[in-house]
Amino acid sequence: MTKYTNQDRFLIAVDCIIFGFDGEHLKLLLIKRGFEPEKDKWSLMGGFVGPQESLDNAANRVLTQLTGLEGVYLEQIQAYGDPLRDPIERTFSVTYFALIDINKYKMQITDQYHAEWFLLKDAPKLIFDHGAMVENAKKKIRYKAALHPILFELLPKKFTIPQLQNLYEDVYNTSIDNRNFIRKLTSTGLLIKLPEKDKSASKKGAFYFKLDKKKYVANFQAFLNFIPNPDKLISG
Amino acid sequence: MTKYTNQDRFLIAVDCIIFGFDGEHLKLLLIKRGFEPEKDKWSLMGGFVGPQESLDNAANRVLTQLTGLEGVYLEQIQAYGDPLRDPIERTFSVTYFALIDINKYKMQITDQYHAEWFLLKDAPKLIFDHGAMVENAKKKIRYKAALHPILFELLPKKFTIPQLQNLYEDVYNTSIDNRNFIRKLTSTGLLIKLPEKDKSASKKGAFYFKLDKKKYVANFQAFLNFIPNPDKLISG
DNA sequence: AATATTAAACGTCAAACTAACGATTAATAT
DNA sequence: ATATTAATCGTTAGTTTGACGTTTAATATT
Repeated sequence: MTKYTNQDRFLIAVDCIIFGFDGEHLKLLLIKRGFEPEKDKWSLMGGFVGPQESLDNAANRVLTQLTGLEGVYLEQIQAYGDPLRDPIERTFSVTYFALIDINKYKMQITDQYHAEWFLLKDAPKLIFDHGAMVENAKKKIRYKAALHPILFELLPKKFTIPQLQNLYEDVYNTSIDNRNFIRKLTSTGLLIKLPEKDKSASKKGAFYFKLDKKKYVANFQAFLNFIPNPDKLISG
Repeated sequence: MTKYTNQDRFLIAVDCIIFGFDGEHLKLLLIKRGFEPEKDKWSLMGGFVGPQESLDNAANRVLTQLTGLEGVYLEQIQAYGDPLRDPIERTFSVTYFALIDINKYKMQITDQYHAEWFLLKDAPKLIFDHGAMVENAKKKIRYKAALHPILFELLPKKFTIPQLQNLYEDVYNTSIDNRNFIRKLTSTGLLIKLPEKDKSASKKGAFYFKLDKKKYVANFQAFLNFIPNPDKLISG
């Protein structure tokens, strides 16, 4: 009794939908695929799962390979298993989304992967079912961020209110009343105001804030409602 | 170029967390595993994914095998891939939850699988990581049902308000004020009152209702809030 | 020195929603 | 006649929502 008999075995990959924010727009990190089929076409960063790796391990490895970053926020989205999704050989893929601060991404432009940041709307056509994976990831991040404070993962440790509001506005492609936004934010108690200001983006400068880690963890699972009328915005 | 070289291939299974409701309690359908390892231990119903099957196909097949039902509500939850989760051979598993009306489950007691309904709290210890899978499925169903009207899938076509309220109370292990519940329900416009009554559960009898299918579909993705203070109840 | 620009700190207000609870009527098995 | 469950009407205080008004602060630009 060492193996299951008469069963087929398949390749298993992970693919990462890597979201980044630069203070203004939400972006997507894509690579030019390095091998056949579809060599040099735009693709999600992915990789086959190795024999000793868990799915989470594989996703983290793939992400670190591309970005040099560790400890990034990573969450499993969904498994894809259409028999024909990869024309060469049947391959299952488990998708993850990653949230990173673009300014942390300083990968050497040795650039084994020819990675590039794209605005969500300007993203090129992707190989296989990667386009559908990205659409799904966008829905997921919107859904989750309407209820949980995950978007902070896209910001540096110190961030300003205008940055945060830009982020929410970009994710939901909407405009938010600044006074209501601040009121809702402060009511969460999640933010700690710092004495310093960011003067790069405006004349007056905007105060930096940081997350109250304890409250962040405590409130993470709570149902919040950061976004007015998310039901009108979300369609998946 | 017919295959990817130098990569390992693995078994892939689907496992179904089958929830059922009998008008009083939410239950879980488990089977006695029919083969080694862990033969005759309680387990989720699952099966290996075949070479021509998508994941959804495989989950539907497995569900039909066990229950004889087709067209059941089935939703992918998550992929599990710990290298040691199956001691015989590395096997990935993609979990699905199914929602069915227990009274529809009339599988012949030929009972190839020795299936049995368990109250959620009375469920036995399960093989491998199936216990964790069930816990996760419980969180998922609570989360989803707080925002989307999925629990109707657990009821017969004709159901009564008391049945529906029992269901919500059982899923969230809470008690709900009947007057507020009805008000919230009717405000969704999802229910159509039928002239008949169910007299099996009470002396007065309770009117049957059916779903307004069109409104059901239209409202399915909306963020609702069926449950007071779900943030106090949900912890995953 | 005046101006333009952005940040942010107050506030107002009507409408909607929430949760908790009161009272009453209806149907029927016992 | 009584007990039980279903269902329909409330009420009410408190909170949340979204829309919008006003004012002050800081500073780079002119």
